[in-house]
Amino acid sequence: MKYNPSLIEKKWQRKWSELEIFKAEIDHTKTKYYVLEMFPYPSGAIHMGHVRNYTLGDLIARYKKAKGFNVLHPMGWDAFGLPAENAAIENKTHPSKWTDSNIESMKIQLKQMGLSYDWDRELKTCDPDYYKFEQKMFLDFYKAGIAYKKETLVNWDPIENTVLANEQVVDGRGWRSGAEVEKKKMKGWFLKISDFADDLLNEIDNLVEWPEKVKTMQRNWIGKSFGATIQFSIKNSSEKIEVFTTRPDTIFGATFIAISPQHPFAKKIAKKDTEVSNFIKFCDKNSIKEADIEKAEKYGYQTNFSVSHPFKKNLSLKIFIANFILMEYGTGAIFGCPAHDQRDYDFAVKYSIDIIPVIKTKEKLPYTGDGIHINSEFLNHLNIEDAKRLCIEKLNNLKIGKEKVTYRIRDWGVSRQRYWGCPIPIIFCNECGEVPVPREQLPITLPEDINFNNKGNPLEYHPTWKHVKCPVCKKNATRETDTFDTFFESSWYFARFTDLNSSNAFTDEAIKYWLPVDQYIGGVEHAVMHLLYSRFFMRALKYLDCINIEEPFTSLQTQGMVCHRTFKNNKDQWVFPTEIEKKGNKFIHIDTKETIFAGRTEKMSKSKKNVVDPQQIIENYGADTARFFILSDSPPDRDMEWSESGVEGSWRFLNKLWKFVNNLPNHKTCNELPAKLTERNRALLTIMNTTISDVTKSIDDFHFNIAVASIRSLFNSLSAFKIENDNDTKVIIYVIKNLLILINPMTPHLAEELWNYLGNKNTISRENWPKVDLKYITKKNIKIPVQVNGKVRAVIEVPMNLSEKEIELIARKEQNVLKFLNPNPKKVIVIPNRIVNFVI
RNA sequence: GCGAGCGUGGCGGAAUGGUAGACGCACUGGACUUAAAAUCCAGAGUCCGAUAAGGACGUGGGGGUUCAAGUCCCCCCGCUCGUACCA
Repeated sequence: MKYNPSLIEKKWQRKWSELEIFKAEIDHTKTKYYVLEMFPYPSGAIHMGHVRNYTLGDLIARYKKAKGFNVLHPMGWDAFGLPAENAAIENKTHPSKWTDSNIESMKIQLKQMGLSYDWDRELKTCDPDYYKFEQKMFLDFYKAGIAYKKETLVNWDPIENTVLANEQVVDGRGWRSGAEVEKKKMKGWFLKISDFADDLLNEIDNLVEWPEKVKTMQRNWIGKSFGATIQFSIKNSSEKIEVFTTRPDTIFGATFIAISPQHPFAKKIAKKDTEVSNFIKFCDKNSIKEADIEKAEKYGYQTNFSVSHPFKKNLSLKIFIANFILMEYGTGAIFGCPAHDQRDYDFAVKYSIDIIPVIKTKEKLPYTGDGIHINSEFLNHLNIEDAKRLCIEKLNNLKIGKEKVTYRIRDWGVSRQRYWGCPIPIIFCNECGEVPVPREQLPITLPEDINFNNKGNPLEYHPTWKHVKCPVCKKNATRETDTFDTFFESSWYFARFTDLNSSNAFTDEAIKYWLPVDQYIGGVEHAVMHLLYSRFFMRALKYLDCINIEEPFTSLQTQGMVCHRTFKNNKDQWVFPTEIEKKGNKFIHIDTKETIFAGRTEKMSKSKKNVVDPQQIIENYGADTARFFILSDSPPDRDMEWSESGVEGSWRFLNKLWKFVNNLPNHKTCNELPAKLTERNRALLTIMNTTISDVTKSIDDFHFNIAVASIRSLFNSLSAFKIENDNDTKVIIYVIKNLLILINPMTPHLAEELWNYLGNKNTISRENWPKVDLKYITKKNIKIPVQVNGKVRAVIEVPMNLSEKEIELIARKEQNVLKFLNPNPKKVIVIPNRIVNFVI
C-alpha cells in the first residue's frame, strides 16, 4: 500500500477525538504538565508562523504525555482587535461575524494538522462569557487603586478626527487620511504596573528556564536607575525646576537645563509668549512613537529664563525646551552635562553651549567612563561612585535634592477608543463623577447594531448604548466608551484554560493543580509587553486575593520567524514562489516564461509575496511532512527558511519509513527480542539506545532538529541492516517500534498507522517513552585525536579511562606524530577520553 | 536613536573551550529503465597534490586570552526583533 497521508491523517484525527485521548482532567495521582502556545489572532487563515509554533508545542505535549505526565494542552482565540474593525470598514462585515467565520476556518486548519489539543477547552476572548470577568477584575483594580484615570498623549488624526494606533502612523502621517499626525492630550485608564516594578524586576532572577535575552530585555524595559532629583531655582522667580539625573556627580559640568515641551513650566511661559507656544506646537507634530521621537532631529528653544547652579550661585544655566525630553520619564527635565553625555554634547555643539569637563580623561569628549573628578570643588579627586554619594549628601543637607530611584517603565494605558474590545465598566455622572458599574449589571456587552461610517470611536456615536442612569443619583449619565487594550485579554487567558466552566474567573482547585504553565512557546516579538503584562496581571490578581501565583510561565521558549526566498520579475515586482519553476540554475515564470530573479531570504510577508500557504502543503504532502520538515530544519529559537526541496526531503523520508515497515516479513507475530543476539544485533541495539538517549536529550534541550537528525541516523542503520533470519526480523521490529515511539510526537498520524500495522491494538499516543538500556551503550574503547601544536595529526583508539601516561605513550608511536617530535615537546597535554596535544 | 539577538560549505544547519561541517537539501557519478520520473549505491568544505599519501587555508571583518577558540574578551560591519495604541 502506498503512503496516503490524507487518508490516514483523517482516520487518526477521528480516532483521537473518539477516544478523547487529549482530554485533560485533574488527576492527583499524576504530575501535571501544562503546555501552551501563544493563542492566535483569528485573521482568517493560519500561516507558517502558526504552523511552526503549534508544531513545537504539540511535540512537547505528546512527548510529555509519553513520559507519563498529565498534560494540559489547550487552544483559543485572541479575538478582539483592530483588524476586525478595519475589515468592518472595508468589507462592511460586522466584526463579530468576521471574527467568528475566521475562527471557524482556522480551526479546521488546525485540526488538519493533528494537534493534540483538548478542544473542549477552546475559548474566544470576544465572548461575553470570557470578558465579563475582566470587567469584574477591572472594578477590583479600581477599588484597590491599581486602575486610575489620567491624561496621556495619543496620535491624533485631524482629518479623521480619530486616535490612531502607532501602526496606523506611517512617516508621521495617518495611513488613511495622509494627514500630519499630531500629539493630543486625552484622558484614559491606566494600570499601576509601576507599583509592581521592583518585584517584576527582582523575580526575573528566578525565571531560570527563560531565555537570557528575554530576561535582559525585560530588565532593561523596567529600567531601574539610581540617581537624584535636584531643584534648580529659576532666576527672578520663586519657582523651581526639579530635574532627575543618574549622574549627580557631574553637577559641576552642568551648562544648561532642558525641559519637555509638555513640562508645566514650558506651558506656563507659552501662555505669554507666542514664540514658545509655536515651538511647543512644532514639537507636537510627529507621532508618539518612541523611535520616531528619538530619531527626529533634536531641537531646542532657548527661553528667556535661567536657573542658578545649586553649588555655584554666580553661575547661571539657560533653560531650553527640547523635543527629546520625555515628560513621562523622571521629572520631564534634565540638566545637561555636555562633557560626559553624548546627547548633551550634540545639543551643546548645536546651540553653542559651554562644555566643562569634570572627569579627568585623555579620551575625546564626551567621555562617559569612570575617572577622577576635576573642576568640581568638593567632588574633586573622587571617582564616580564616591562623588555621587557625596553630592547626594550635600543636596540633602541643603534640602535642594535627594536620592531617587527611577524606572523607565510607565503605567500601562489600557484605554482604546474602539468598538471591538471589552467595554470598561465605568459610568460618568455630572453629579457623582466616575461611578463603577454595579456588579449585578455586569457584563456590559457591546451593542450589536453599530455603524462604522462616523469618524472616531463607533461606540460614541451609538444612539442609545452610552446613555444610562447614574447608579448612585439616578440622573442621566454616560458610559465609558473606551474599551480595553487587547493585551488585557491575553494577560490571563492561560488561567481561564484551567477551568473554562467556572462561574468565577478561576476555580481554586484547577488553578492550584494546573498553574503555572510549565512550557510557554511563542514569538520573540512578545518578549517584553505581553509577557510582562501577564506577569504583572498575576501579581495584581494575587494582591486582590483572586489567585495564588505570581509567575505564570515556568519555562519559556521563543521561536524564530519563518522565512522564504523572495522573487522579482524584471519590472521589479514581487512574484509568488508558486508562479515560478526552476530551469537549471534559472527561474522562469510558469505562465509568462519571463526570467525571474531570486532575492534575499526574508520573513514571509504578503506584501513581498514570499508566502507559502500551509493549506497547500498539507493538501500536497500531509500534515506529518509539514511538521517533520519544520522540526528538522532549524533549532526553534532561530529563524528558519521554508524551502520546497526541504519539504520534498521530509516527504521522501516518511515514504521510506512507510515502505520499510510495510515490507517487513512476519511482522504480526514477533513482539520480543530473541534470547540470543548476534554481534550485528547488538550493534544495532547500541545505535538504538544511543538514539533514544540523544533524542530524549535533544527534546529536553529544545533542539528538535537534532532529534530529527538522530532518528534519521537510526533509520539509516536500520535500512543498511540485512535480515538473514527470523531473529534478525525480531530485532528489526523491536527497533522500529522504538523508533515509531520516538517519532510519534513529530509525525503522529504516520506513527499511529505503522504502529497499528505492526499488530498493536493500542494507540501509540498512549505508549510510554522508551528507556535507555545502559548495557548496550557503555563503550570499551574511545577514539581520541592527537594534536601537535593544536593541529590534529592522528587519531588513536584507546580503552576508556586509560591513564594519561599510557595514552601519551600510544600517541607518541603514531607515524604522523613521531615526525614532529624531534626535539622533544616542551609540553604535553593529555585529557583522558578527550585529546592529546604535543606543544613543540 | 535606544535595548536585545543572530552571522559556520553552493544551501538549511551540527559541534560540555578539545577531530569544524553530524543530519538533510542541492550537486556529481553509477545501478535499474526503451527513456524519464521514482528508487537504490557511491562521492564531496576550498586550494595544492595524482583521483593517493600528505599538506595549506577555512566559522561576517580586525585584534586579544589559551597548550587548544565557531565557542571566552575588545572593536567594527551586516541582518532581525522590540521600542509602550499591531497582535
